[in-house]
Amino acid sequence: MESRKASKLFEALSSDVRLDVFRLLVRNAPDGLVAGDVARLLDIPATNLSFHLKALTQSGLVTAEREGRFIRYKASIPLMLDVIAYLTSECCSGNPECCRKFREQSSVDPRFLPTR
Amino acid sequence: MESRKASKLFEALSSDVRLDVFRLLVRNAPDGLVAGDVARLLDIPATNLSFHLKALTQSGLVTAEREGRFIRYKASIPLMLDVIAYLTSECCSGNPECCRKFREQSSVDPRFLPTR
DNA sequence: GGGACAGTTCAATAAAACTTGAAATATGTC
DNA sequence: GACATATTTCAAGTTTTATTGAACTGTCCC
Repeated sequence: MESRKASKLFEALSSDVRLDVFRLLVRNAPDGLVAGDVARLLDIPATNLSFHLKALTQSGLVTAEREGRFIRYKASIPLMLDVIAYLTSECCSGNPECCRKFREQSSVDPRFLPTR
Repeated sequence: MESRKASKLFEALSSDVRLDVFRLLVRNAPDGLVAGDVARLLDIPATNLSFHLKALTQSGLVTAEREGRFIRYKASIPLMLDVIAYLTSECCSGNPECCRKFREQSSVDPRFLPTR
């Protein structure tokens, strides 16, 4: 991944609304949700949600497909994983011992962290 | 982590310049670099770099400490890992089999991915 | 076709972020 | 103290983003 692409992905996640939407879609992977469900669950006006869904979709982090009258949105988990790897893959210039120490300082379940 | 905090962290990574700076500091963990080194390595005017270093520092993703005439900046790897976990921890509502399939679709080294 | 529903686009405004040069602050050296 | 170096702060202009209501498009069902 290149830097400009990655920064666009982070930009897509840089608003409260979009991050909440994306996490909701991640939680509801792999099926996703239709726009109206997202609006109801997060209590976002349709117009504003549409603006943010468009931004997420253009970034590639979310996909959209029509389903009758509805449009179903899904999180692109593989792209999410790619951008995570972009952030971490050169940590400590690849020194695994250095990274291990950092992981131990994190407060989260190690299952949700890269192993290196 | 709460949503507003996480979106602020992604905002910190949402500019080309800041993402390049942050990744440079991650690569140079745990020692970090002084501002002038960052400016030279990435060819960024001092004024602009200072603006972005301030944003990164205020987000918490980067720490700063004076070292004589210099100021040394370091990436906060534990916070980076926390925000990664925030993004991934509720994936597929915790269904490990579902997440495993997604990991397999990713094009990156699995060592850089969460195991769940 | 007409009406209801789902969702988007448009226009306007308000708010925030980016970049740059000039000036200022802090530190070290002579 | 005077000067050079490292970095930041300030001010100004430009650009980008967020939010909202009104109008529009697409789909379903009668």
